Formats: sequence, structure tokens, C-alpha cells
Amino acid sequence: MCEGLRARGFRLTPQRLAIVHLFSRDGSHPTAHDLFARLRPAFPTMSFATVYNTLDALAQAGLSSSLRLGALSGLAAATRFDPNTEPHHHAVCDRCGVVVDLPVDSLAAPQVDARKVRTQSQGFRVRTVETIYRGTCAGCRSRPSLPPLPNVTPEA
Amino acid sequence: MCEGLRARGFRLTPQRLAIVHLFSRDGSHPTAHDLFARLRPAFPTMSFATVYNTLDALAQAGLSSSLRLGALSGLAAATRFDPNTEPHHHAVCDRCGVVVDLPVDSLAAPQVDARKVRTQSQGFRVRTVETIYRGTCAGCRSRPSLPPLPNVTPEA
DNA sequence: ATGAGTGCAAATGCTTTGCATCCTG
DNA sequence: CAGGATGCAAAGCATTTGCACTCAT
Repeated sequence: MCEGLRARGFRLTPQRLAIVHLFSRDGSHPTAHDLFARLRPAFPTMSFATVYNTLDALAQAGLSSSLRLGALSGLAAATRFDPNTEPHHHAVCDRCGVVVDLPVDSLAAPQVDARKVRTQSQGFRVRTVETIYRGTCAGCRSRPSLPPLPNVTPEA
Repeated sequence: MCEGLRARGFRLTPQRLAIVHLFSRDGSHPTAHDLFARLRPAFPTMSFATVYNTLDALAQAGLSSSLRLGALSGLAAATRFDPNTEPHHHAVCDRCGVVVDLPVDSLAAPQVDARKVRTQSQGFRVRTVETIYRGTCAGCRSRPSLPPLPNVTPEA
């Protein structure tokens, strides 16, 4: 992932290396705050600007994408970031907020070649397709009642 | 739509009637600010709280849904609201931000019964499916270069 | 009349920005 | 050693909330 940044002309600072190291192995779709919180111990002077800046650099290099899933209750909806560059869907748990990646063939309705489809009556040229499945994850289903629901990002 | 609100026990105030009247005929997926701006001339004292409150009431009555599509550039991503309660997809133009509804059968990949599918390895029980096609709309494709791109909500 | 709804303003939370300083390439 | 990157704090926005007042039912 670092090579990708370097190839694009981005400088590899210690902060970026740390962010990339953490983010690239993180399948939890962390928010900028999540990453920031985990980096602060090692980089007490780290700022949000740097986290966002690096995430943006990764996006420019095609090494990450962002997800806006909306809030669960009245909380503000933070952008979540995803290092998975393979085509995939997302499943979001309504209760605990966990987000899991789904390979494109794991459901009955694959998104296949819709990318090139030009939607008939509207003249749209489609470039990307994004499918979100909302429901309840296994953990929350087996749990008796709905727990207090902390601030997203479970099983961190 | 008003009946739906009344049936749910919501009071029909002049403000709500105006919001519902405007919103129910609006296929542009307006933001709260869009509606507010169009209502202010007739209701100089209208507040955002009332707009959000009414949109929330409509959502509770199952008469509208919300869309979080993310910002086009660095702007904050406003929630867009949709009075269309039929199952449908959304196509979003990367350039001008326009959002159009797509009937479920207008593309090769229908979302059909995925609602009841339990995604294999993850144990998720899926309740809703949401598909977003991103690309370029007919108008922007025919336009020579990329125009300055004002603050979303084109052809209002 | 009674409590849901309204309006206002302040608060909240995420994200961006300006600018002086730092440090990678 | 030049310009991209960082850190800090303040600014921006969308959205929510508290509270006193109003009005639909």
C-alpha cells in the first residue's frame, strides 16, 4: 500500500506509514476517529487533518474507498473507510453498526456488469455500483435484548 | 400522504401540510435545506427543526426514506429525502449531483428477493437492500466541459 | 385544555481549512 | 533546500436539542 502512495508521488512520513500500516490490516471499516484514537498513543501530536489527508491520499491512489452509511440513531454519521479494493458489497447491522464485506457472489443478486450498463430511459452512464444490505448481524440476533448500543465500531 | 400522518397520530399543522404538499410531488430527492428554502417565502418563521421533524414523522409513517450519498467535493454531505415508497434503485451523477430513481427492473441486476437472504458465512439477516449507481447523467455527458458545479440539487 | 408542534438559538459532531513550522525526497 | 506534510485551532455545515410559546385536536 505504501508503494502505491510513493508511486503517486506522495511522501512517506512516519505518520502516514503508521496510518497505512494500521488501516491496511483493518477490516472493520474504521472511521477517521477510530484510527486517530488508536494512533494517538504512539503519536501524541497526530492531528485529524493528517488522518483525513492520508485517507484522501489513499483514495486518490485507488487504495481505499469511503462509505457513508448514515447514523444508527440520532448520532452524526461518520464516514467509514475501507481498504478492500476488490469489488464487494457491504452488510450493515442496524443494531450494533458492524459492517462486513460480502464478496460479489455471496448473494443471489450479483452486481456483475451493471457497471457498463447505460440505464435505459435516463441516459445515465454508470461507472460504479454500490450495494448495501441492512439487517441484523449474527451476534445481535443471538443476543437476548438490544444492548445499549455504544457508539458504533464494535469488536474493534 | 397527509392521511398516513394522521393515521399515525401526527397532528396536521399548516407547516406540515405545506412541507408534505411540496415534498410528496418532488422527485428531485431534496435536502432539508432545499425544502426549507422553498417554504420560507410562504412561512417566514419556518425553522429547520420543523422540516426535520416532519421528514422524520413521514419516515416513521413509512412514507419517505432518506439517502446519504456523500458529498461531491469537499462539501458536507446532506441527507436527501425520497417520497418514493416503491422499491427502486438510485443513480447519482458525479458531476452535477442529480439523483434519479430507477425501477428495480431497469438494470440487469435486480435486487429481487435478496431481502430474505441470509448471507452465508456471516449469519446476517438482511432486511433492506439499497443499490446506488454512480456515473454521469445525460445532461452532463452532452455538456462540453465540466461546469463550475454549484451546490448540488440541479434542475430544482 | 393539554400536550404535540413550533421557532429560535445554542450545541454537537464530523470534516475542512489557514497558516506557521517541519522534514521528506 | 523546496515544497509537500504536519499540527493546531478555528471555521463550516448538517443536524439535533432545550425551552418557552402556540395551536390542532
